[in-house]
Amino acid sequence: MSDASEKKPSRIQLRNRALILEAALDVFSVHGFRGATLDQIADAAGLSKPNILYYFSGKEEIHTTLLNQLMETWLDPLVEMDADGDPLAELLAYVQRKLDMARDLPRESRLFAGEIITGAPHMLPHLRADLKPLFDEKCAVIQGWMDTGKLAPVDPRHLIFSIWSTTQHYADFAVQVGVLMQTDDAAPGADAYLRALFSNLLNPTP
Amino acid sequence: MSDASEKKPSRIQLRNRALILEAALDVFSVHGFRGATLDQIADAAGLSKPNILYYFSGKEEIHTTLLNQLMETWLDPLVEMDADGDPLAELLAYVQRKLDMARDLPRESRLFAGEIITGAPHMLPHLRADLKPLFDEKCAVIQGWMDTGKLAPVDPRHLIFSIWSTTQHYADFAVQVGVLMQTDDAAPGADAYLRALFSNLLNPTP
DNA sequence: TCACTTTTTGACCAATTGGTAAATACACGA
DNA sequence: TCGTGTATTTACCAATTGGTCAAAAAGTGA
Repeated sequence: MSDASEKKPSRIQLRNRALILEAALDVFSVHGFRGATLDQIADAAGLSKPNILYYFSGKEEIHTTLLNQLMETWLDPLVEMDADGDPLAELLAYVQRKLDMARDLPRESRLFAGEIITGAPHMLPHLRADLKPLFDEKCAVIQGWMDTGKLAPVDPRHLIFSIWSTTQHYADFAVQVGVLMQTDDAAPGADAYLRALFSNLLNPTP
Repeated sequence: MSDASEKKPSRIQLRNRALILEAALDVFSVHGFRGATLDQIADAAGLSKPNILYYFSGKEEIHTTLLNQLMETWLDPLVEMDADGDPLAELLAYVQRKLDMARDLPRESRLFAGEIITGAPHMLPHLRADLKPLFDEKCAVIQGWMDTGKLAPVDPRHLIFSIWSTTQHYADFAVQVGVLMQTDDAAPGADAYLRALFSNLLNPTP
C-alpha cells in the first residue's frame, strides 16, 4: 500500500511474464500482429489463454511490450558507433554488430520488419521520437568523416539503409537464403562479403 | 460444350477478377495472408463478399493467384541478365531494374517479403522449382565473369542477396525510409548510391 | 420481346477470435 | 497448519471470420 503502482513482482510473475513474451515473440515474429492469436501464444507458452490475460491486459499490450523492449536492443549497435574512433573501422564494426544481431536475434528482426511492412501502426511514434534523432546524429558524424577526407563521399543516409538491409536480410529472408544456399549457415561468407562491399565503397584512396 | 474447362471469360468476369486481385494486393501486401480478411478485400474492390467468392473459390485461391502472377514479374529482371554482355554493365543494369521494380511495384515487393518472413508457406515449392535453378545459373555466369578477371572476385550468392536486399529495402521499409528522409521520394539518391556501391565492389582494377 | 444464362445479393452458418467472470487450486508467511 | 492473497482453470460471451445457398437481378442473344 506504500506505492500506488505494483510493488514487486513475485517469482512466478517474473517467470510467467518472461514465458509469455518469449512465446509471443515466436508467434508475432512469424505471423505478425493480426495474424497471431492468443491461443497460439498460450500454447507456445504452455499456459491457458485466460491465464495469459491475467498477466497482460490483452493481445495489444503483449505486442507493444515486445516492441518497446526491442527498440533499445535495435538502436544499440548504432549508438555504439563512436565519432572519435577510426571512421572505416567504426563503420565496419557497426556492420559486424548488425550482422551478429541478425544471426543472434532473427525473431526480433522479423518482428521489426513485419511491423514496418504493415505501416508501423504501433511503432511510428518510436521511429520519429527515438530512431530519427539518432539517425540524424550519426549521419552528421559520417558526413563529418567524409568532409575531412577520411571516407569516400557518399550519401550517409543511403549508406545506413544499405547496412540495415544487407544485414537484416539474413534474418528476415532466412527461408529464402536457406533454399538458395542449401547450407543452413550463411554466416561465414556473409561476413567476408559485406566487409569487402563496404570497405571498397568507403576507402578514401582506391 | 466444346471444352470441358471454362470457355472464354466474359467482359464482366475479366473486369471483376482484375478488380479483386488489385484490391487483394492492397490488402495482402499490408496485412499478410492471415491478417487480411475477405471483407477488407471486398470493400476495397467495391464488391460484396459472396460476389468475390463467385469469382474465386476462397481466400487462399486469391492469394496463390497473386503469388503466381508475381513470381514471373519477380524473376524477370534476373532472367534478363545476359551472360554475353559486359559484366559490370549487366550487373549494374540488373541493380537498376530491381530498384525500378521496388519503386513501381512496392506492393508486390511487400507481398513477397511478407510471404518469406512467415516461412513462405505458399511459396516454398516455387522457390525451389523456379528461383533456385535460375539463381544457380546466374551465379555460375557471374562466377565465370570473375574467373576471367572481368569482375573482382566475391561470392556471387552474397552479391545477389545484397542486390535484392538493398533495392527491395526502399519498398518494404518505405515507411521507415519516409520518416528518416522526410522527403517522400528517396529515389534519386538511392540510384547514385547503389551504383557507386556495386561498381566499387566489382570493378576489377581499383 | 422473351427465354436463358450470368451476376449479384441477403440471409445465414459454423468455427475462431479476443476477452470476461466466477469458482477453484495453490503458495507461503505467521 | 491455517488463512490469505496469488494463480489457474472452467465455462462462457459477443464479435468476427471464411464460406454457403437460394433467390433476385441483370445481361444477352434470338
